[in-house]
Amino acid sequence: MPKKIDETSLFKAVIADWMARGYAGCTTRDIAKAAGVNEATLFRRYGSKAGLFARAIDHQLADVPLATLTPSDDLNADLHRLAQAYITTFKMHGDVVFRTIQEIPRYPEVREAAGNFFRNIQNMVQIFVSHQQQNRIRSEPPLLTLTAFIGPIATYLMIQNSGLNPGVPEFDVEAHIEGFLMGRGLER
Amino acid sequence: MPKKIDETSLFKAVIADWMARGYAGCTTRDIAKAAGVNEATLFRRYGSKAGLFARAIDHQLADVPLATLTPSDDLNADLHRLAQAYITTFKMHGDVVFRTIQEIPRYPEVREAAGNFFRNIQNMVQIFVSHQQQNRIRSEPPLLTLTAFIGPIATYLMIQNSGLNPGVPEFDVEAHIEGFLMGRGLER
DNA sequence: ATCTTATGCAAGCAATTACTTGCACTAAGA
DNA sequence: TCTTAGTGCAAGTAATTGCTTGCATAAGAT
Repeated sequence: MPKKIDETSLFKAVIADWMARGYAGCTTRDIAKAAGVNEATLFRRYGSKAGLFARAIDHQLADVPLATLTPSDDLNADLHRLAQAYITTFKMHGDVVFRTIQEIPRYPEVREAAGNFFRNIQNMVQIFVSHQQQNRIRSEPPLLTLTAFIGPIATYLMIQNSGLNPGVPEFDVEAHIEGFLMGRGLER
Repeated sequence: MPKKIDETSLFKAVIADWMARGYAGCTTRDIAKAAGVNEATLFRRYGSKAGLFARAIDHQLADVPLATLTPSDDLNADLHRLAQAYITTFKMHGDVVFRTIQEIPRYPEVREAAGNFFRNIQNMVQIFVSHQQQNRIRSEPPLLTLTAFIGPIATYLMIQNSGLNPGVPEFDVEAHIEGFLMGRGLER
């Protein structure tokens, strides 16, 4: 299959291996094999392992569901969309967000690839800022609101995905949003 | 310094390196150097890298603040203690919880070391179960409640710890607990 | 048809890594 | 005091890993 490799499936293999083993844990050999591309080609095209990862991360995180979110006037609908977008992203790429947070600071060579990642985060923050301004949710540092909403989803999916706890049910978006808006306390 | 190495500082070095680079990313050389112990000694005592990690994880997670929590009749006090215990644990060892969730399933050799880890999780779950039974918080699968409470803390600390976002303020325990109990919505 | 360019293939290189071994030494226990 | 178990040190091994190179080949552009 000469004259142009399938970059999409290559990048997919990169992300998959990255999620499975971490940056240091995965090898260019394995990635090449999984993608059906010769290892030498990887270095000719991307120069280095870091270069390959930079391109792959940047490319794969560009058209993730999280990237297309925009705030509307309907808080409930926005929360649903946001939750679903995160869940879908997680199903596509695993815990990319957390891996990025953990590893990007430690591998500066890959850091430049975080552009789309930051855009996604900023995208999510913007939604909460918008609803704060319209007095639909409590006013507080938006990062706090974001983590309050995304943190539970991310944590739940990671535990579910780890396989350590068998028979974990699907994440209940409805219940989460209600808890997020109305709280979990029963006394007043 | 012969006749017995300082196991405590050795295990501390193991955890620190693990957090910094992941299991595959950190080397026995670096750990030995950081702990002031000869590398050969590590293999004579623990047999392998995995053996060393198993012992280190099991030992270090035993007397973490999370391990001593017990439910009381005061929901608010329990939530404060839980949050503080998680934050303290994070300050001591970084995101051990997440690293464990991510990596333990992939390295079965280390899996046996997760004993104390599970005990800690179970400990946290028990607190919510207790308050659910006394009708102080909404009744739902306790894992959902746990992630709803811990998820935001963990996520916030990880982002703060990543250094990607400069000037992130301290985590506001008070605000988090209020949001957890009363919700963040302003409409009814 | 021809020239160029990207690829596959095979072999290999230098560095790293988990792990080993033999030896000298030092402290603790008898 | 003398034995002994645990350690440091230095050197080394086999395997892995990021990365390179020379060569043949198969498309795309002209």
